[in-house]
Amino acid sequence: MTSYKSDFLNILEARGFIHQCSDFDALDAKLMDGVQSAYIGFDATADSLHVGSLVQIMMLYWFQQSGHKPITLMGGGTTKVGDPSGKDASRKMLDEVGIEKNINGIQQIFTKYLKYGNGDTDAMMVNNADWLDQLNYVDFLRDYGPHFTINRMMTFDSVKLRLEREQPLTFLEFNYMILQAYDFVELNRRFETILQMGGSDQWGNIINGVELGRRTDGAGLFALTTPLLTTASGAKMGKTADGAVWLNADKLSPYDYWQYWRNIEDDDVGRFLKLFTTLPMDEIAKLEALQGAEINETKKVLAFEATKLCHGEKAAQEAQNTAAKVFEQGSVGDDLPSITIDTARLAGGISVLDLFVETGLTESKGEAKRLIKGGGAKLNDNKIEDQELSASDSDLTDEGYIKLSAGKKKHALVKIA
RNA sequence: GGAGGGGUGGUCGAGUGGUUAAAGGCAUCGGAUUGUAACUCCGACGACGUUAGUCUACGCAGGUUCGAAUCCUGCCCCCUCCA
Repeated sequence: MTSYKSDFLNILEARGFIHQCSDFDALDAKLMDGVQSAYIGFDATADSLHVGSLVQIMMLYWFQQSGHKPITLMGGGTTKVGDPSGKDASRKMLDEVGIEKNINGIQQIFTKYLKYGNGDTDAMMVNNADWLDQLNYVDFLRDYGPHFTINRMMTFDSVKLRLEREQPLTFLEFNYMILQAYDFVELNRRFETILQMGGSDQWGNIINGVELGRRTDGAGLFALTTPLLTTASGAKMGKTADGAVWLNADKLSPYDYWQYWRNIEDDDVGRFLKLFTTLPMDEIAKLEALQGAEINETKKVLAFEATKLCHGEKAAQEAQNTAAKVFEQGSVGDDLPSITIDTARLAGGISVLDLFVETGLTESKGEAKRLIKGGGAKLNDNKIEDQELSASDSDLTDEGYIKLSAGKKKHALVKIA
């Protein structure tokens, strides 16, 4: 295994973060030469980030832990343009208000992983709208246009894919990569940022910035990318029953977040422990050695550690406690989703179908019916055979709730007020 | 501006007047198995509704017809080639 002088690269290498780097040796040397700043850009296309971005966040985390200064760049300006990506369809355009709202949501996440402030190695939050919004089109073209050739841009995958599939690629999107390159140069000028990191799909964009910096300012910039993360069975990471695995607690509860990691495929556990927890490598090695059903213990550690980073130790502990009660003791825990209904209403009897919809366990009554027909619906752990069934106060347990289950993993509580 | 092709359910993609809520694949959900895993197998997969039935759905708006996603008219959007 390659060995570097800098802690940062050694950690990243050992934990499996590295895919490509523009110049390992030079970057390594630079990192040994005092505090450096590196950045990752984030689009403001949603009001939260999901686990797909977690690898990047963890890289910034380690960067800071290694004694450097991470910068989170919000794409307030570039989001107005839209990354061509590999997709056929253009991204939908967001207005300023929407972008602003999204940025606020995303910033909350970073503060969980990074320490912001004014110190040398404190993280900084920057928005590229600060400089992109003021660009003068003609000046910009004159100053930076000559450094980009269409010939070269056509060779980038993001562009090539579109053209090969004969899908439209607008000039607007085409400009995205130029703006992203300019971001790097601007950050270097403002904060002496020398490194941009990102997913492997960003390689081309990042390199553009490196080259632009060299041509315009003679700056020594670096690119570092992470491998594209998929699950062991090849699926894209970050999907759960209800969609994306969000990092904001109000979009995905800590309990569900914990469950996501708990249910990861066996073959992913070791890799994910290295990427998404901060446990020391020797400890991870021990956990990885477990086989068969023992892997469950490893998964619990992964779930706990990952949740702790994102939502705090207390929330992680609660999620773990609830999970232990629900799955190991067949009981219930505080973290289960719950609804509260009126005592009088319950006394009159409530259709279980309505309860399933109201607890969010199913989307519609029809779905609840199908669930019952399929044998997956349970009330207080007893299979519901009849879709006409009504729940009443006689169904309340001694503890004063009714437990509804959709399948073996999803549960909710109905409490009375 | 001209010629041609196309817009179908979460997605891909059949379907060119009725038996089509719309084949099939994928995704998703439930069940069996299991370790809250993977694999495999089975089932479900528009909404509402007392299993009747009603409503909504094949780009949008009209029309023809007993009956249309399928035919006609107008409009919108996309693609290809030409100017």
